[in-house]
Amino acid sequence: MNSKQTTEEKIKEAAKDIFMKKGYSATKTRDIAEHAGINLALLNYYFRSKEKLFNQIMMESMSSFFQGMIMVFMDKESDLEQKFIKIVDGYIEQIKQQPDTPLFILSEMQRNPDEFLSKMTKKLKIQDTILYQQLIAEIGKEKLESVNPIHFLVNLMSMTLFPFIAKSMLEHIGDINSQQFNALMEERKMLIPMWIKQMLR
Amino acid sequence: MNSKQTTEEKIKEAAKDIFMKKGYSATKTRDIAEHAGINLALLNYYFRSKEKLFNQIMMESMSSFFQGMIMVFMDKESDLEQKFIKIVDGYIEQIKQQPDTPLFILSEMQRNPDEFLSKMTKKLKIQDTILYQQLIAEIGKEKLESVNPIHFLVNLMSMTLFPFIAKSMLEHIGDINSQQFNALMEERKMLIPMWIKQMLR
DNA sequence: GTCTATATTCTGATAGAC
DNA sequence: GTCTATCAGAATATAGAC
Repeated sequence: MNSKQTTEEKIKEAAKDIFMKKGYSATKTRDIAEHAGINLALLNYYFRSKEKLFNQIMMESMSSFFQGMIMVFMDKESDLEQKFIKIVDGYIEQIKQQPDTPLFILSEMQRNPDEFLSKMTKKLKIQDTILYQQLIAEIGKEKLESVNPIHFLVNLMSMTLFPFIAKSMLEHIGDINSQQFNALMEERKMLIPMWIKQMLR
Repeated sequence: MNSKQTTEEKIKEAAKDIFMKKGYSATKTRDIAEHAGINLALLNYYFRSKEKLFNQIMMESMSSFFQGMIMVFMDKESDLEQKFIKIVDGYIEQIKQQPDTPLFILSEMQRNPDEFLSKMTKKLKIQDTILYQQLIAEIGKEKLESVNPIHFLVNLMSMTLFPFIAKSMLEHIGDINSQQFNALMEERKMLIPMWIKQMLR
């Protein structure tokens, strides 16, 4: 199964693992080569440079990270509650497989804001989404005038993503292990949409 | 005013700025020296090494980050709602001055989990705090059996800290500038405690 | 395509003059 | 205390054989 991978795939997989864990600067190309079970020269043969390899992985990570979100945000069939559930469930399920993704993306964005932000999120303005329209339609008139609807979407993302970002800290101060952490996140799949609905009332 | 600083203070301030923005590995000692307006050799004269300088700054950042929190968590005078307000208000006010702090601390923890986690948070187990006791006292019996109280504290931290961590992304997709972002965070000082209270009911 | 050996650049740290 | 010049090691990238 591992042997079915092409060399290029092996390098990319190793690179992804290490870049995600340590970030761009702390990652050594020698480390990647070693973990991929190949020689350092081969890495440059396939990807020309560390930075090009990184950019490829970064772009793919951001794509899969935003892709799902955009589709749900723009879906015309589902109602507001269904969208909440899809977003929370989708992210938790996806990130459980790669828990380092959110911190990785946000850290590297911070390191080099222009590079990535402009490329990926130019298309997505919250205010232009179906989700946003459905949201303001749902909120009561009086509440709409006193509270910016953005807050609720920020809450949705915060409660879903932050636990992964602070995972190691939470496990320490909450005195739980990795398994218990995952169980908590599993519970949150139902809880977060419920809490958000509650806030809108 | 800038000239009243000692050389040591100038180096530390420059180091803090750059470490916070770029993290340990992406920071060059030459960069720090330049921003401090001194020579590279002088940095080593005062701090011996990049790592020692970093550790000093990291420790101070974590102290001021957790210090306030621990005190509120253990305060016997205030009730639950007052604690919520103090925590949210305190953090937002503090981090508005240094918006990079949360992402910096969480990134570097990820980079080197043992180094910092064990030192700083060993004392603080959530379940041993007054806040936690007050929380389970407040939650209805039926709810207490179905929902782990940790969730509410996770929500409190998530809604408070995550916006700063995702600041640049939020400003992009929310189509707002830095000033508007701060205004939103100002609003959240009142909103977050209210939302949490609502969840407990 | 893959490797070994090597060139090149970068970066943290020190020696030594002032 | 502060600087210039320099070293030593690390890390990226390439040359060239197989």
